[in-house]
Amino acid sequence: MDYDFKSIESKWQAWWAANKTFRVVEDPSKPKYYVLDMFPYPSGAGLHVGHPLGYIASDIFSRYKRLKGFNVLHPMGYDAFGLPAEQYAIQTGQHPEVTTDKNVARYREQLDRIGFSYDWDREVRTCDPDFYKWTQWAFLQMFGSWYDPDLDKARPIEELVHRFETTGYGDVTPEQWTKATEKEKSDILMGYRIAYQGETSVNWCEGLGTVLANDEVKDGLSVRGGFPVEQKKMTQWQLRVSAYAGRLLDALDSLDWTDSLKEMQRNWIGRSEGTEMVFNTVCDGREMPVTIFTTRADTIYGVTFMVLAPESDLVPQLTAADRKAEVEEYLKYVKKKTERERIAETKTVTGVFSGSYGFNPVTGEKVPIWISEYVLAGYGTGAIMAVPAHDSRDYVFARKFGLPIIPLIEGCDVSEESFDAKDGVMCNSGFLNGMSVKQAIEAAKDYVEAHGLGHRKTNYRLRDAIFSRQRYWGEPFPIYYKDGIPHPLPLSELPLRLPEIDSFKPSADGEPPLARVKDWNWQGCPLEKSTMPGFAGSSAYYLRYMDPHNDQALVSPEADAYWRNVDLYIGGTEHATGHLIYSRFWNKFLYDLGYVCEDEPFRKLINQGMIQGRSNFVYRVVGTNTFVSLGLKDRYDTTEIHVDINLVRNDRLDLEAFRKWRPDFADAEFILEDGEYICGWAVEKMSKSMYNVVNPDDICNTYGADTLRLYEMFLGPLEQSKPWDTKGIDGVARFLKKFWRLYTDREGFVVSDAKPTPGELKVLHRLIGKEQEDIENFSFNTTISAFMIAVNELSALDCHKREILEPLCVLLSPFAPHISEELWHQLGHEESITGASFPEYVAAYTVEDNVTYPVQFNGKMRFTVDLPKSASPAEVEATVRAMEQTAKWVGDKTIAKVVVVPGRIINIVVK
RNA sequence: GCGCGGGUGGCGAAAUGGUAGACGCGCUAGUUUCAGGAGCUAGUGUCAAUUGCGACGUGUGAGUUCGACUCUCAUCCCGCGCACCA
Repeated sequence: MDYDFKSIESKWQAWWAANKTFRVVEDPSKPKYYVLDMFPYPSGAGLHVGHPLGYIASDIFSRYKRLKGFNVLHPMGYDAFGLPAEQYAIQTGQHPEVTTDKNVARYREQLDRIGFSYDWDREVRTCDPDFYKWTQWAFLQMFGSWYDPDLDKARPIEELVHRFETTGYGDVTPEQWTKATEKEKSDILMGYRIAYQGETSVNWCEGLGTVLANDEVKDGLSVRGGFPVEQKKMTQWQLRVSAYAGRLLDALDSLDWTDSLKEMQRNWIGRSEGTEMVFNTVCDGREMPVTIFTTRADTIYGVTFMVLAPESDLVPQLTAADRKAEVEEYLKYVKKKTERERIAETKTVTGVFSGSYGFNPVTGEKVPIWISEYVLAGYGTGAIMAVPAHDSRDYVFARKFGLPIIPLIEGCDVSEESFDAKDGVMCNSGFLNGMSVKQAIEAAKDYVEAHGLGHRKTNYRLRDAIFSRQRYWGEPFPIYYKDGIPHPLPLSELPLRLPEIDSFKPSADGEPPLARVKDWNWQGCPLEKSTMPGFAGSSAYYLRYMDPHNDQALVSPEADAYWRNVDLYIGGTEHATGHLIYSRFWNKFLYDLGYVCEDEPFRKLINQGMIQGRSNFVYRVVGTNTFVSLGLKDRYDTTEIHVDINLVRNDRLDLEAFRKWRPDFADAEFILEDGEYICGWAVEKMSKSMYNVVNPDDICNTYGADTLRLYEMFLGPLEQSKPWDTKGIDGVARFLKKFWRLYTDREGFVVSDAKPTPGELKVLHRLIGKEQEDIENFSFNTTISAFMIAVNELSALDCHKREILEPLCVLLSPFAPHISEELWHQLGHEESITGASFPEYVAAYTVEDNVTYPVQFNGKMRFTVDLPKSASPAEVEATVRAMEQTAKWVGDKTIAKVVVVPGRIINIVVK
């Protein structure tokens, strides 16, 4: 009986759906396990074979955990708000919802074909009002909260108001607070809210007509669309992510994530511990204090000038009258440059003298104040003390403008470049002389604090997240304006639905699309016109899966207490500094307010590698329609042309199909080698334009979903990037056929009730041990190898015994669920194999080939010998005598371990 | 520049400090038979040998060790991330 994967797979997929096999409910009698995939953005292109890689891995693990007796939550949904659907809408006028629904349907179809064990009853879509109600709800919670630095957590804003009223807080006294107008109060509170509105320098993308978050910009271009991005000051909604920087950083240590990913987040958060110091300055006779930030307080004696960021508020105040013209010209020059140009021209040094001076707080020395774009307004205080001898940027600047350079470390050479390293002994540095740099850093900090010149300060690179987008296809803000003051909508008004609209373009005067909606009001008050960014909906979706139909809460306390957080999260690295930071922030915020019981959302995280495409090329002889095979192409002058990989098998071109592929190739001629046309190849990104996209549907049609699943895992370690190469797939297809033949012959099923031999049991039990160990380590490729060995051995033993084959079927089921389910039912089971238990070891058959005997030797030395389990006492004795010979050879060192492979001594371990 | 990964056959890759290359692809030879891009058996790191051996082999150079793909240091190469962050 042949292995007919097509009918088997469609049969069981339908059966699983009809029986809701993978539905899961809270069950206190079982331990929970939450396995999550990063939900996809349903793009128009559909899935290619790279997308399901992580989904297959997580599905294998979910199914394995179920067999191990866990109650597994394994849901799936769609990140459905976003730019591509909206760009498509602008071009075609088709509503993004229509596009999205169509794409979702296609994704679902493709996912179903691969046989995933998702509980589809828990599906979420971020663009569904029942879902985004809770995105809006969370935003209102953030609007109604502030970050209390004393408790180091978010608290209701009313507590802050209470402090203003009673004791005062920050710069605000109770008198000032009571006298303040509504508008003034609102402005004060905006300075504290977790979700707040404020003017900031934003990444403005003219091409998309919206602002973008830092992680949506790369090299000065938008990640989506590749349009130039410039800096612009605008009033925007923001999330005070920076308040959580310290906690986000510190908690990384407790997470089971890869080092590289943690490191990326550390980089992004960017803690630097330094000192804030006050320099007195004078400008046209007026004095004012200026605070700077430095991590190298020890270099205070080497300060020869100061620098302000061009965007700094201090610039106008510190520009001397006679320098005004030059400074303004410089500011104009800086403003004109886009972010992209600034990055591109990192080598050129620009700047202008402000005409004012600062006084070194330690030495009292007078130094000039310059303005230069190499100092950033957004970091620290936007002003620095420059120590050209020990900072490369200051050095380059000093050289260019002829400023003095004072070396502070004995023996360092600063004639060619600065000495940035933090080692050596201090000199020219007053009270720091003779100390090592590391001592001096601490001593200088102490000195500064003791003399009231400043204080220690930790700075973070992490900025607040800009939360408004001038777009249509996103969550509307539940905010209305009354007398220009933003107010939260009452919770009973949620969800605030996205209104219908006639055109998706931004309006002519640059207003967001929602400005076109005539009655975008609430009780006569105008509603906020921008919408939330893509990461809003994806920041807490994992919580919603726990309780997806609850209309009273994001997640009920009971469901949250049961499922807690994600035990295993699988997804790509591309979200390291976006989604994975925002989600952690969002979760910590909800944790602070007591809505969730875990501080961190994702306990273990695995990054699956990218699957790259493998492109094929043909070589056209220049000026002809003749194509030359790879091995002969050097004899001709050729151009390389991408050829559709569907016309190529094992790098051999199907000539007829190629002629039919495109009209201009219809009369193509070929120069063959050994009668075949060999194509060239390269590993590239999988994309339509390179004709190298492999569709999982095609693989399912040709080989079946089980083969696809096995092959994607067999390709190599999960976390590594690797090219898709269909060549090896025949191997796993053969394996499944062989597996099938263990249960069947030509006529039908041949499973017998005969007792298995010890040899057969050993094969099974070795596999049980190996599979268990490998799956826990996410080493799926080696599990499959072990499976191939086991099946080969059982085939050789001609073993068709139920006691072996039934557990074997269970062992394969996480990897190849369809064939396992079929055989499971053929073996006489009524229920799904999903409900089976992972087979237990039988100790008698788990013993390795070799066993270790401790042996007393010469009364002094102790060593162990590995011998076959079956070795007789006489054989052990013989081995010991062999040891004695070896021991003489080794000399008088202590032998710790001798490894004996059956029949042969191979090595001696000595301590 | 800083940080994090990684370099093993023709290819994808395995190897608690202990027989390097498991498993799969590809290739070679033999074989069987059915209708198929099929099955089965053997071989497949290099050199030497072909009668049994043997020597060399995990980017390069050193070190620790009885013993190193594995640990340490240096160096080269590849991938990824961050980058005027004071």
